[in-house]
Amino acid sequence: MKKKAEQRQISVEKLLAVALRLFVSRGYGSTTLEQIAAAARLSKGAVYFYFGSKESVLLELLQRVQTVVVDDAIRAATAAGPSAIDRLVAFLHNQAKLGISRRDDVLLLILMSLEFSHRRDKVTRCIADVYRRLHKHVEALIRSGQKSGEFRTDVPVRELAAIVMANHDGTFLEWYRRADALSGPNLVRALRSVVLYGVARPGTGRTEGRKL
Amino acid sequence: MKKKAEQRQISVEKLLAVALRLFVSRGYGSTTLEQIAAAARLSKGAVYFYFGSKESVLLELLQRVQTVVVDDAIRAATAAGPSAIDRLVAFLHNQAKLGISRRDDVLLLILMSLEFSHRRDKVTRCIADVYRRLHKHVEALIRSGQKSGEFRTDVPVRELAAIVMANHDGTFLEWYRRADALSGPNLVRALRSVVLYGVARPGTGRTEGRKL
Amino acid sequence: MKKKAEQRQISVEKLLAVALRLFVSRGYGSTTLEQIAAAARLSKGAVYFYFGSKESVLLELLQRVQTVVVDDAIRAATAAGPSAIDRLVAFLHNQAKLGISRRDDVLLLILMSLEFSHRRDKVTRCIADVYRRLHKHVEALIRSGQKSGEFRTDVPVRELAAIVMANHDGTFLEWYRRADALSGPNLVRALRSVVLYGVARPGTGRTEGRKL
Amino acid sequence: MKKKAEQRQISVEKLLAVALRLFVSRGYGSTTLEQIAAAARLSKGAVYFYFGSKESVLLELLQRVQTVVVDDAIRAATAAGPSAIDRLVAFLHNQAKLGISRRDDVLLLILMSLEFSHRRDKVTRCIADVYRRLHKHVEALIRSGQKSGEFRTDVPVRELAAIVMANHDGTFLEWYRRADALSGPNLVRALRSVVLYGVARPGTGRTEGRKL
DNA sequence: AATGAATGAGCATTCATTCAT
DNA sequence: GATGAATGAATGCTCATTCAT
Repeated sequence: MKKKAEQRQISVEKLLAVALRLFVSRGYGSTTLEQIAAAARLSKGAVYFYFGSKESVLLELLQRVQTVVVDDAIRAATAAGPSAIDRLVAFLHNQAKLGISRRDDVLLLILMSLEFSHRRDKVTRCIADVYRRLHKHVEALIRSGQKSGEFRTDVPVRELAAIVMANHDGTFLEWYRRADALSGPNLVRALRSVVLYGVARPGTGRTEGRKL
Repeated sequence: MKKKAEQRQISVEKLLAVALRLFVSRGYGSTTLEQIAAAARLSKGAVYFYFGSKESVLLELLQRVQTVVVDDAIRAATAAGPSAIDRLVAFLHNQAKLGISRRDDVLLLILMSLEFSHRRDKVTRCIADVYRRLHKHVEALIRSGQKSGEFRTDVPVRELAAIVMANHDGTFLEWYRRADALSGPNLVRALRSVVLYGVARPGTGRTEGRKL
Repeated sequence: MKKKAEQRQISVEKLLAVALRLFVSRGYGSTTLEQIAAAARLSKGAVYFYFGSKESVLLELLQRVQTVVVDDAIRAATAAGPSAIDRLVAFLHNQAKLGISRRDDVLLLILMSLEFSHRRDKVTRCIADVYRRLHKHVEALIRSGQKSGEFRTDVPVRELAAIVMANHDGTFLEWYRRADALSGPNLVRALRSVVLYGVARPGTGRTEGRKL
Repeated sequence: MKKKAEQRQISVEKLLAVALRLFVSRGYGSTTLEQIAAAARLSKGAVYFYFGSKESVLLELLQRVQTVVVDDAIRAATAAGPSAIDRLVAFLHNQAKLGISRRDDVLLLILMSLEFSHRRDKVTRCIADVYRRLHKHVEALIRSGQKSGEFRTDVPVRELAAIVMANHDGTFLEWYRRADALSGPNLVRALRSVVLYGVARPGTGRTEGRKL
């Protein structure tokens, strides 16, 4: 016998799953509530019953991205040990893992940050929070690497961090647009090499010999 | 005395200019013809008189991006001389210049490639053509650098090129989302450093001493 | 307590009824969805909820015309007995009855066949089917009357049948345009006389004495 | 050297010719001024220069139909001699001739009478005038035939005339919709037979021996 | 004499949202 | 708990018409 709470749980999860898939593949604005409801084998009314609005569905998804994706990434990087290079490698490694296990969650964040960039509402605030945390963390990581002499110091922290994030988002988008033409493992390897050698202090040899 | 040809020119350019601005700032789907017409101080009918459809406005803009942005980028890189590093630097330099003089054109390309990724029509074909050309060119550039020993060979061409393009697109998007928090010149410098040292053959010293 | 199924039935029937009236009195192209919705005391959205498009409303109406009008006409004529004259009389009689009880249904068919004659789509195919069946039946009827010696043989079946159909459609259109100037019963009597004496074999006296 | 008046004449005739063709093949409402202008290799403005409005183009066409088609028909019938049967035959004969030489003119009249039936304006008044004259003439013809004993008297004049007109319009519409499936000469023969034997006084033998 | 530019009212259609049941 | 019915505002697009040149 199914309890009501169970049914609720099942329906909500199903709705979030299909909404995630649709938002990522078609964009938020081009996805209709009808499509979400139909894909979850429910009625439009059910979506309103559970979420109250289309925007709330997106917000709930973004909340989960926040917890699962960002928290994890920061935790993984922090746990990786004292060397900034190690922590950067761990960060990149974790992102690569997410690219496989939670591809759509990460893409949702990136795509919505672009689709909603011109607005000023709950959604943008939520996204901005996530990015703020990510940037803050990456900046801290880089600053520490610069202090320890591992990372280059000829460019300011903020912009160097921005480029690291650009690599992150840009690579996900390449993967999003051209998955059929690219090898996942090779793409990850290329990303790691470029970022690592790109931010490392030139000529110190500290990156050499590292298995990428 | 205004000639008709002049008037046409003025109206068309005005419409394209405001459409570019609106498509980039709000997205294609979220921009209404009403907004385009109003911003150009014309009526919706005028847009149809000149373009026939909303899509055609976008297509015309993408055509121009193709000519101005891609052709120029490739020409600049090709002209830069035999060294692959020089050509890569020229490519990055040219993109940076475009980021200032034609920011919206480049962003249009990137943003539309994402907004239209799930469709299969004239727009996507046009965008795919542009990206195909860019990728082809960057891949050729990298392959030549690998042959000459300037670039790393531990990652395959295709994925290395993809990362270069990811840096390109990703940096533009960072600039798009966080222009207020970043210094343009520093961002360009960071991008150049990371990409250059990232793709260069490690430990050869060829990148050292280069003014970035 | 109104059930949903009831409500649906009521709204659909109301919409079809007003659409029929409007399509016949103003033509399909000159009838707006707004008018249909307003006449049914519903919103435009409701029409789309039930039918999905303006064309579908027309198609549904034509389907019903097919079933009710054509099937009935053929059945009535077939049931009328072995004599071709009797069957023709029955056919005309049935059409006259329809002209009163289902005036708009029959007119819809005729008017749409004209308004859509230049297109090639679902609507025209539906209409063509109806007319094909009617012509086929009338031709068979006439051929049988020619074989039995009841009908004239100095003109080919196909064109004789076409004239019978022309009388049918033409009389309905006269009735449509000049109802106020004509007496329905007299018009029916005139139609029957002309068609009957017109197709009968001249000089055989078979039509004489028949009560018209 | 082309005079201005000549040029005007040529353009006007060209416009009327293409408008007639388009109005008949697509209907008035579905024909755009753009199509008319394009088909005449002129601009929309030219149509306004010559006619002032879309409706005026139709009105001009209907005026010509009036003169050429109706006047001729009545003249031909009147000229045919004292016998009502002779005059009816002449009328039918003339209509058949028009069906070949002025098919579109006659169809324009019929189709517009249907497309505009729900309005009350210049166009409908013009069409009503034409039909009034035609009906009046046919009624007079039939009344005279009834007086002379040539035509049946068991149905009132008005409705008998209506059926004659129904044959006229209905046959033109059959020809309009199914020209490919019908033989013109046979259709005319069938029409003449049916109408003649249909309106003739039964059993008098007056129609026998007449070459149809 | 004729055209191209521009308008504005109108139309079919879409879609997030509401609500009675 | 969940649905079907219904809404209304918005949107891309059409087209007769006007007007300066």
